Amino acid sequence: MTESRPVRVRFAPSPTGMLHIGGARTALFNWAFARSRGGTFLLRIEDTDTERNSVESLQSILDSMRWLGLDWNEGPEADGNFGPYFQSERVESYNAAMARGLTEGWLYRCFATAEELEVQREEARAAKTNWRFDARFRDLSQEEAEARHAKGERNVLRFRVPEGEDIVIKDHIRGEVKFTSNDVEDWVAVRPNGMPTYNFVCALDDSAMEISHVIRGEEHLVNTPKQILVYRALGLAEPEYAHVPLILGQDGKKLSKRTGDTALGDYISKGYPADALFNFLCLLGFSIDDKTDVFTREELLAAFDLKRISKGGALFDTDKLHWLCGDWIRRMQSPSFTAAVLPYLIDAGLVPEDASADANLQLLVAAFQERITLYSELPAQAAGMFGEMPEYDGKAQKALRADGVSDVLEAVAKAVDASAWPMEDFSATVKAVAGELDLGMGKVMKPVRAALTGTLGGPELADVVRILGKQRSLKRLQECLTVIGESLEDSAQEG
RNA sequence: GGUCCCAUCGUCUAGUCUGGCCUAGGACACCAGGUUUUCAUCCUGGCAACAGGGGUUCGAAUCCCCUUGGGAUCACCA
Repeated sequence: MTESRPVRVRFAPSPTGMLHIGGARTALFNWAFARSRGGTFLLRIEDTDTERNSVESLQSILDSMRWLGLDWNEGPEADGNFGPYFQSERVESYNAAMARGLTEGWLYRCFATAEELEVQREEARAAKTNWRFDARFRDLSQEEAEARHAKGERNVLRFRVPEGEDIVIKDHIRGEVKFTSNDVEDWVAVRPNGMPTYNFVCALDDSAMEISHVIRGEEHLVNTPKQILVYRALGLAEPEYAHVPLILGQDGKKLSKRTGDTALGDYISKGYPADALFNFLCLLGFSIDDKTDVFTREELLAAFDLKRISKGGALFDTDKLHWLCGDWIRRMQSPSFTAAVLPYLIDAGLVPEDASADANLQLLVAAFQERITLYSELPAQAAGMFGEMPEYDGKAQKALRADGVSDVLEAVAKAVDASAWPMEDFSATVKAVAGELDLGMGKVMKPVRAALTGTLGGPELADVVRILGKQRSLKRLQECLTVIGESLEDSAQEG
């Protein structure tokens, strides 16, 4: 485990869907390892399953990687001397290995169909006996096999797994993991259509691309022996391994769509801050020390070490994620927060398409910065600050029905009207009013807030008034008085 | 079921390799106070864990074994 090869790691997604949260974290650990060790991070696209590939998937994966800030040195839309980086474009090299395997005998043709093997598996399962691959064609002579192949008989290439060989994986996270080749079946290395399968090409490509460390999800641990056998058959140097623990859903099982959003894209579109998600992903299975849980990419790189990745799976805890999001948002510089949130305001139709962040909008947005967790929450929370009049919610209506509200609103409106603009000290003004009416601050602030914003929560009223401006503030107070007056008449008539 | 992995507060984790400094630390969540014109923030405090059993040792969360529990995987997907 102490080779001095240059560090080259890869993330190898298959373009069959959006980037999964677990995949994103694997990519992140690879990236962090490369960046912290002055190594190379490359992206390889595993598109050997022609049935399920799609260009949309590929694009969304690349977008998600970039959103998270995981830049790659080699791969699609990048340079690199070890390409092509799409497996579908590397078939010549695979063909060469196949030919060699056939010649050397570690690959052989198998004419059993997937269907009939499946029947055997079912039978074994029903009989509760352990399924063991029946290597029927293992000893067919090469001549006969080639003859049947030449006649066009459908066949796959299987890997001839040697018997009684110890296979020890030296894993940076788990230590030594021991297998015996007797537990490995003669797996399919090449499909009938000539396209090789994952375990075969993975080893071939990792070797060809001079990958020094294979950092991937723990679910791959059990098929690592197959890949090691390929290295041994070809006399290639093995990479070092690090199998990272799984991310678990609330049910304690591998995170899946059943237990929540699993695609990074979902979090992007829901307005999660990228830095927070990055931070959170790190926290799932990695720690810097005993007390640091909020950190930047730079801080991560300074501390990153495969040894600090834990072994057990980690539950995806949305509470903590949301806390992190809020924390990151609170730490943001006001201008970048405004920039991040502007698209959501535009989307909600609260500001015009071509809106730029003028001083007033800056002010407004800043007033809500410490109150939201996701960028996408701003429109709903700040809606009352836009337009001429707010909508009064239930609590606000109740507050406005209290005794003496009219006097309060009237007095405050008068004070606001009389004051210079921008108001030096709104609080002082209200205090004066409260003194005049012989009321506590709360008694005054509450109805004023209700009248001004339509809700009982939100930013400081001094900010609200400043953001609304003199005219709008006055209008809201006065129209609110009218509304109250009408409803009083109503209830008088009723009574 | 076979093979493999894992096991500290409800959750994420520090501590485990290199036994003693651990009457087990931090964070989220939760609860109780406080600051504040509201909400949010912020501050203070509280609740809460070494899965069980055997060893080894002067001494074990830390080392060994067993049990139990959880997970991954068992495709002509990756």
